[in-house]
Amino acid sequence: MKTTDLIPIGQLAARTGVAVSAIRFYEDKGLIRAMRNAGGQRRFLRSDVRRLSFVMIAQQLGFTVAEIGELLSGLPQERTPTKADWSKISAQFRERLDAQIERLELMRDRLDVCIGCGCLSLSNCALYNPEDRAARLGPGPRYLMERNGAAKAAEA
Amino acid sequence: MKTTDLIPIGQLAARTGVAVSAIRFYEDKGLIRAMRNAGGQRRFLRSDVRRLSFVMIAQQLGFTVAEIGELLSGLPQERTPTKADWSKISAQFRERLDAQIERLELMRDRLDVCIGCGCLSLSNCALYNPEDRAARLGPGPRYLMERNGAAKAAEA
DNA sequence: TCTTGACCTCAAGTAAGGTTGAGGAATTAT
DNA sequence: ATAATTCCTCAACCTTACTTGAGGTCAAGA
Repeated sequence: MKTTDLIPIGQLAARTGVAVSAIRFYEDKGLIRAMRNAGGQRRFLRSDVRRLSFVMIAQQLGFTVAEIGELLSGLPQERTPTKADWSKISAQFRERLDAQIERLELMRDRLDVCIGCGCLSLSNCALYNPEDRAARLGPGPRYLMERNGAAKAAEA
Repeated sequence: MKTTDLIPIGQLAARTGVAVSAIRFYEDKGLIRAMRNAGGQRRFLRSDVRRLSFVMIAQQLGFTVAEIGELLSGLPQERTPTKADWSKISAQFRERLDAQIERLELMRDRLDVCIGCGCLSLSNCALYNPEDRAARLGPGPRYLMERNGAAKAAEA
């Protein structure tokens, strides 16, 4: 292996555990950029390993691909990011994490109140709060829930 | 409004804030069952309001529709569930919640170690742990990540 | 009775996040 | 030099969780 600073996509995939198809997908979405060699093949910087790692970590924290793109836009475009640069934008991980933990703890408190009685009533049980619906944890079309302002909840 | 025990789908939708189309979808997935009247229209039990509420709460906690189906199978099929029945199966909410909080707190600890140095290296940073990849918070094809045993991570 | 409005089925569309495959070109190893 | 990899593009497909629309029926009020 030469000490060229440019690595092909397969190398990047091997070094990050991210599938080649996923890397191309991320490139398409603007999360990562590639040079091309004479033959038209992608060549990445070694520092893109860190960049991709950032993407994977951010995903685990629940950021969408679009959001990750915004996070990454906080990096300097010209020079290769330093550790300090990464440290800086990673701080937003901490915020997301804290917010999520807070939300879950709130739900836990509500659960403790509601679960004992088995009510699960929309009016009695604060768990089913329409305002929380946009903040769902699982997969699914959350964007739709934000738009349709349904939830004219009555009593059970 | 009569005190008939059977309500049409629109009523159920109004009482839960769940869209009519979603209720039909849930029926198709086996989360809820409906009788039919002479004209072939769905008629639900009043207790299905609670059932649907359960579904919505479970979704907020990150359960998938399939998982919710399993949770609901813990209810008695014959008689209408009592509050005690609901209380019982809702206990699994608490477990999910505790597990999620624990996972996030673990990540927070790791972040505190890793973020300061800006390393974000796959080998150095415990944040990017392949074993955690199945437990992602955001949307996306998690099922695929469980199957492909990639992640032969090297160093940055 | 007649006219809304609510309901029915079934097929197709939508969003996110990728994967898979076809058909072909570029690299690398022997 | 040739075979085996790797890489390329582009289109189509997949899952979850629903929504939307077409074309038609049912029910309830005036």
